[in-house]
Amino acid sequence: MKAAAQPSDGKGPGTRERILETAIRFFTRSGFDGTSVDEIVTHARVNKRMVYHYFGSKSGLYSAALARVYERIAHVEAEVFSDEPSAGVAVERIVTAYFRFLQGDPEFVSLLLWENLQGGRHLQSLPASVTKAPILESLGRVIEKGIASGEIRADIDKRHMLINLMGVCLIYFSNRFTLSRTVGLDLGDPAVMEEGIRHAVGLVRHGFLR
Amino acid sequence: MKAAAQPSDGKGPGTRERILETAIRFFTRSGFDGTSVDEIVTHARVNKRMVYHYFGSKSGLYSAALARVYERIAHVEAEVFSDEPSAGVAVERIVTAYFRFLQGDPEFVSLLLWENLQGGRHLQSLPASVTKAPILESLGRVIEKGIASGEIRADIDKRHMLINLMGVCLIYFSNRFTLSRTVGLDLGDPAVMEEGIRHAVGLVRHGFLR
Amino acid sequence: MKAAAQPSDGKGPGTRERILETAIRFFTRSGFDGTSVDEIVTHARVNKRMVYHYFGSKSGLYSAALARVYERIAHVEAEVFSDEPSAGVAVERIVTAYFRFLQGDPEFVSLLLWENLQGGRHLQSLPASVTKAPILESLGRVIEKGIASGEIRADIDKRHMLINLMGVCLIYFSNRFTLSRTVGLDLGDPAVMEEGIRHAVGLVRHGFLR
Amino acid sequence: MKAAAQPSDGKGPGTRERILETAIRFFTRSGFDGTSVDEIVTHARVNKRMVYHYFGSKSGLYSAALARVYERIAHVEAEVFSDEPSAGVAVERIVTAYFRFLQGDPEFVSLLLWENLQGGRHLQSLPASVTKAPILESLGRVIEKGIASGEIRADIDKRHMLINLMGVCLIYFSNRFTLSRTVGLDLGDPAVMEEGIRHAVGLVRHGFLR
DNA sequence: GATGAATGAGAATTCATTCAT
DNA sequence: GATGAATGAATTCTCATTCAT
Repeated sequence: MKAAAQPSDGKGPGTRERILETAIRFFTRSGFDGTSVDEIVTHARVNKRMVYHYFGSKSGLYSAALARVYERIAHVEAEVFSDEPSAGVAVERIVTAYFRFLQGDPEFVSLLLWENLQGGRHLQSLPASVTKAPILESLGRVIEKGIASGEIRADIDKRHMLINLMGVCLIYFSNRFTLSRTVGLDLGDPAVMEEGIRHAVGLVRHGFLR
Repeated sequence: MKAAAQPSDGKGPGTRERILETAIRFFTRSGFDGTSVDEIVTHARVNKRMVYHYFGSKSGLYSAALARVYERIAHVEAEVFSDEPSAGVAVERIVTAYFRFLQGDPEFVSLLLWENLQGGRHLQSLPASVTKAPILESLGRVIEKGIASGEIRADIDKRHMLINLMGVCLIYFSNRFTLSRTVGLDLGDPAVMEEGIRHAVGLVRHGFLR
Repeated sequence: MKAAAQPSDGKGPGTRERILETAIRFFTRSGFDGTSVDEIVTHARVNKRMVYHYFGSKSGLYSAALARVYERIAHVEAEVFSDEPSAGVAVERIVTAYFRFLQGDPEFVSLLLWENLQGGRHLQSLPASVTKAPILESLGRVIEKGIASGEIRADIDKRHMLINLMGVCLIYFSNRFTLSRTVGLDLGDPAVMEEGIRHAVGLVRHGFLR
Repeated sequence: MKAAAQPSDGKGPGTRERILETAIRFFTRSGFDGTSVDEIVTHARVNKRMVYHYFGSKSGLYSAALARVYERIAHVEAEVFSDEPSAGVAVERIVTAYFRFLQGDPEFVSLLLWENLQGGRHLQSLPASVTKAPILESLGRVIEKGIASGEIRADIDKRHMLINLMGVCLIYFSNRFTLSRTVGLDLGDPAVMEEGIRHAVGLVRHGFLR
């Protein structure tokens, strides 16, 4: 049970949890190099030594943070296909769900981007089960059925399709500041974002379905 | 003319240029916080004081680096619409050009992503002329004509369309490491990338055109 | 009896003994300041608290280590004069025995040297019985008889003689690395060491005997 | 000339020199691991960064300290054979000179011992010219002549002889605290030390000469 | 335009030791 | 006898920036 390590005696989250939550907050804001361990432990109100006790190193802590945010999208993806939707419904639903998720979880967006910019060095310590998309398999089944029924284009690969779906959503967040200037729209404005969803849904609906 | 600052006296790039090129290399690799001024001046073989002489601060240097890589995509975009292509040709051509450009210029990809993650703080010192996409206007004309001729869907907004186009391309680079694990494909593999282009082109052709 | 502290229940050395042996190993290698308690407990596979339970402090542990290695030379010295040798035999035998002992017990050499370099601060907690050389008394008798019989020089003091004997041996170990460079011989080479024994024996035989 | 690096403008020793002198003092007292860079810079009244500027690392500083004390014994050895003494004079003179030198320069004694205990790791960065004993060659000539004249024993090797000479002296300093207890003499007492010299001189005179 | 020396604050990590259980 | 969590101070080393020349 290991209950001793995180004593749930009503005093709020344990030391380990407090470190992890604070780390996610700061890594999101400033990235790995821009965040100091001191900053984390000060705001988490724990002793610095505990970071090394529980996570081994600052890198270990970042890996743990990554793993934690990966859990969140896994939850979202698990719910998208709770029923067995038709291809048309599924495609639209995925885009909408991704948009809403990314919008509501800047930590996921940033932590993964920082990680990619650093060459994916912390990913290695994560098991495949954490980074795998649970949705990939069910999307595969939707595509197969859709192709069989003629509802979906025949030359669709589930992996690239998933990348496409994520791509049309993610860019609104990953490149929010540069794109706002490039196209002359404030991508931080909710109204603009709603229009973005509409536009993206239009693209994928026409783009993948017949 | 700035001739004095970059004396082309046959001795290779001048001090200012050497600093800038080296900075781009290191900022790309390690970001703003992960790169030290020492590192840059050592590899550029210049005196540290020169960074402050030419760029004022480390931040100023990052802004200059950003401006420099922005020039590169401007060149690409300028060429995409050298003639007056039909909507179908244009859409396909943009995606292909973006893909090729991002593939060949990791510095552009990374510098912009780091910048977005940091909240776009260095963008402010760049003039709009640098960050504006020259392609936006010509794309607007293509869309107008396409809608008029029925070749293109009527509810298309040029700005969101440009974001969509960029989105389906960029994600292959911005999230290369995480997505490789998520979908089980090595996005660094050129063959995979070619398939990605094909897939993206398929999406936008069907998605935007009738 | 201390039987409780070292339960010989067939499960190998007890906690106290494991700590002590590991500590000797690490103190030998890296000295007092260069060795961390963490290092010791990790390699001894015991809980850190046990160090304080059994030895009070890191210093107490060092004192215990020192006492333990002192036991070893006491054993050797006890055997050198098991019979009643003549002065000539005795002198030669001591040098040889010291050489062999120092060669075979680097822990003795190092722990004592570290201690001297630190000003002998841990010696204070050791009883005189531990640090006294049992050989001194018997060497005194050999000298007395030798002087009486004219076999040994008359102006010999047993204490300085013992220091001289130890000195010609110890330096091969205490200054092995620096001397190897200084005289251009690898003092770690067994053949060089044998020549060293021969040379030292020659010196003391001619130096102390008539 | 590099005068700029150590401006001798009458303000006392330069930064580099002050660091080095202070480092020797503290390394002598507490060894490499027992001395902190902070301690050194505080007492040298210099900025910590300067240690890394001038010496690269704490290890580099230790190497520099070693090199510096090696210079001192080189000076002593150079003077021992200023004339061309007979074997008898030479042997006695070396022992006396070593004793006096070691007595007057605890920094040499300790720095070399610490270094040997650490496995000679800093020696590697020192050129042979620093660690070589200038006396070895002249001692060799003395031995050759002495053997030829029958003044000295025939089976003497200059390298082991030098080690023997150093050995009978050094131990009074290297093992001062432990030996004081072992033989029951205070080796820190000048009178005891004088008796030690007398005794050692007696040993080597009879031991090497006929 | 260019240089090497210098700075104080802050970086990640480890220290010996003690706590409650 | 034994444990894992916790601590505050100290560890080596690096940071961006400025100084005098």
